[in-house]
Amino acid sequence: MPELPEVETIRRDLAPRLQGRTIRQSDAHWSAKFTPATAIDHYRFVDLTRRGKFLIASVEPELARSGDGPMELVVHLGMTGRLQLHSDHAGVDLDHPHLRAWWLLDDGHTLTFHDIRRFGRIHVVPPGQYQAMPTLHHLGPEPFDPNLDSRLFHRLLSRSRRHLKTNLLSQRPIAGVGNIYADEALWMAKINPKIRRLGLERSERLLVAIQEVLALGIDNRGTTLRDYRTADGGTGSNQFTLTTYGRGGQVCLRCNYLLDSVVLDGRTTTWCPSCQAR
DNA sequence: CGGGGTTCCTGGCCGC
DNA sequence: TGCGGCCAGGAACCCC
Repeated sequence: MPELPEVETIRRDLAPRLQGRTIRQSDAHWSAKFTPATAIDHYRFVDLTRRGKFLIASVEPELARSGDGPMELVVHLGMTGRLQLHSDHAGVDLDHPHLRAWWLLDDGHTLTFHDIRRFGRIHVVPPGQYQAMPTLHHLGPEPFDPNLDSRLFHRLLSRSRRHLKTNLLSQRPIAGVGNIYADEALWMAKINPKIRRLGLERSERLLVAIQEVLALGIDNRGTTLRDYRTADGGTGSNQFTLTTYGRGGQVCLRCNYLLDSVVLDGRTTTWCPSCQAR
């Protein structure tokens, strides 16, 4: 599943290659989740940023006409979404069953969005107008925001009494943490995923752990377990560093106790009952 | 407004 | 071998 490190890897690869390019032509799958992709023909890519797991491309009209202003193309990859840039439009299979949208650029390259399970989404909105995307609208701070310290993180976590891991996955206390990196960070911080409140000290440990596992994930160009690919079709290598996610029933790498795995609030959750005891 | 439950999807896997 | 059934999983959506 693409989480912050996967989306950031794609962003870094695509940003310099999209900047300044104008969309000549586009098409999208019939679903309303993807049709907005075709709303920005003849717009130029100005910038490519990221908030949490959302990729945000700033675009402006190629020819400024009255009533046209800058827009944002917002892409969420869902579970199985892939964004790839192809140098040869003729080589792109426009009838591929998983192709959900494509954009032909003025340099002949084609940006494609494939998504097997159709959990991804594409929006085109005026800059900052995120009401149609509640999670983005209420998104917590970026994990590497210099204004985010343990006191602020503690305050944001304290707004909900749901299980700590469920709280993290809501994207409200902090942006970009999904199931994989949540399990990894909680293990690193030695915190039980089922607790409902935590003090300043554990908030600090958790924040540092989240920053560490995300930074490692970015360094490794993401975690490729099945579907995730980089913008050039390559795989990440962070799957080889995972300590917790997907390791239920195997030994804890810290204490040799057997990792337990349960479904917590609908999400598979793996943790060490010994060193992440309540 | 927070929280709980449901839905969207389809490939992969399990069991008979 | 073939096939029905089941499941993962982020976020929107609905309702209380």
